[in-house]
Amino acid sequence: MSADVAARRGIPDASVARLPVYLQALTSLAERGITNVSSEELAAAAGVSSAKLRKDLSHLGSYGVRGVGYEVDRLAFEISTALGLTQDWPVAIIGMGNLGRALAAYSGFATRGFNVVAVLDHDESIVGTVVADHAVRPMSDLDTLVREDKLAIGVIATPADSAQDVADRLVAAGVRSILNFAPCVLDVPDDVVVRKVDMSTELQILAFHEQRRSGELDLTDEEVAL
Amino acid sequence: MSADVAARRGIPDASVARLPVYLQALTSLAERGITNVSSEELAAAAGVSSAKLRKDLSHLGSYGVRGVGYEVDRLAFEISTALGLTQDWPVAIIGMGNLGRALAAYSGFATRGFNVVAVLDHDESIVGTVVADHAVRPMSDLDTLVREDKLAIGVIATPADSAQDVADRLVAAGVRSILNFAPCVLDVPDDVVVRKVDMSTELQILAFHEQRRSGELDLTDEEVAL
DNA sequence: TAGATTGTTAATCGATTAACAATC
DNA sequence: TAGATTGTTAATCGATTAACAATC
Repeated sequence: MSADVAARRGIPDASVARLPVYLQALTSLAERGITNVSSEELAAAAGVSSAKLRKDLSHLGSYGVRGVGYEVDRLAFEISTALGLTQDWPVAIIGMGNLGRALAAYSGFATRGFNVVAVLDHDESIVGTVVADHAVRPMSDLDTLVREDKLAIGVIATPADSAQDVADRLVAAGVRSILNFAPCVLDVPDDVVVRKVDMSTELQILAFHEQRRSGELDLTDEEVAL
Repeated sequence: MSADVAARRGIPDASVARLPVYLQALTSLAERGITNVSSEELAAAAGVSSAKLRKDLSHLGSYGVRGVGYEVDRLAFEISTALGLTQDWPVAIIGMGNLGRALAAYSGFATRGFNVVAVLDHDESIVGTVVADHAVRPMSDLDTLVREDKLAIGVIATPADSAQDVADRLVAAGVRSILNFAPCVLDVPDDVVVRKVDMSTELQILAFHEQRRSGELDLTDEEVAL
């Protein structure tokens, strides 16, 4: 089986989720003028073990040289290709509250191969105002965006109680990839991929660890004995 | 072993990461006036299987009634307790760019047991200006915040190239929990917990699936045969 | 060649799932 | 009691790790 086919069918989810981190590390190395790197060094920069890194990369193909390591640019290119970043992906941001406006102004999209083609809001009093060089468009423009701009990814930055409605409209318009910033679970068809970014969830996970930290200081004897 | 001890030592990471989602679903049910729920119903609302839900909850203790289900308020309280959300956690946000200002204005912190005690920036021309009712403070205030406000969690909202420096200062001041919004890997001591929120990473994972989707449409015969 | 490091194998570990005994 | 649903067990599945043969 060619590497291309391997990439297309079975890269494990856990590996796919780490590829962007490797790409980040490689970009950072390239900026510092480093042209070659070993799995040990790259793994350290990415915060994983070298065995895990090599295993992950083995799913893409064989782009290293035994006894030498990896060429930074080459590996970055191969990971970009595997992730589908050789093309630009048209993105729309829905919900122009604080978060939506911050996302619209975020320069990190463009530099990573994502192109914000539109920002939208269902509030008529916001539609038409300008946010980060984009005139805010009405929700009814979604069909047009999918048809004319090949909109592929919808970013939901609305409050939780409108997120499901927005997701339904995105799906109806033909969008199959959704990034959800609203703190709620979305119900979508099987062929739609949803990724969730939720700072409350992350903070709560940190709280768990903080609390466990203080809890460990006063274990009873009985508990320690276990 | 008592449930309390079980909770304190061994809840699997994967389970901990899902508890906030269950809490979200329970809160939503409670708002709709629902007082009792089965594992099947709650699992559906949280987007997981009922077996997984029951397994996760079993790590906290036994708070359901066989043949009946769970009391919504009770279960929400038990999960909150397990996560350490019965107390308020003091949080500081560092970096007052677009994202930092959006986070500072985000109301979701307070409603979920997190208290933004300060916002900071290293840029002297920003220090002293007011963001979401907080006067922006200098980085040198970190020690004071840890001592006087019991600051426990630092949120990094700076560009990638200053994130490591900010992390070092947080750690030096005694902060052991960090939420990193900068697109980079942080190097911290073993006892410091870092969670990362990275929209670029999430978009890249979506891009992978989008690309695979279109790739599947034109598999060659040889590839299909595999 | 000698030294270094990849790519892969096999073993281990942890998470998920299905099934059902316990029990309300 | 009969029906329903939890909490737990055991089997399966997938991910991680260590070790090393392949090879530059």
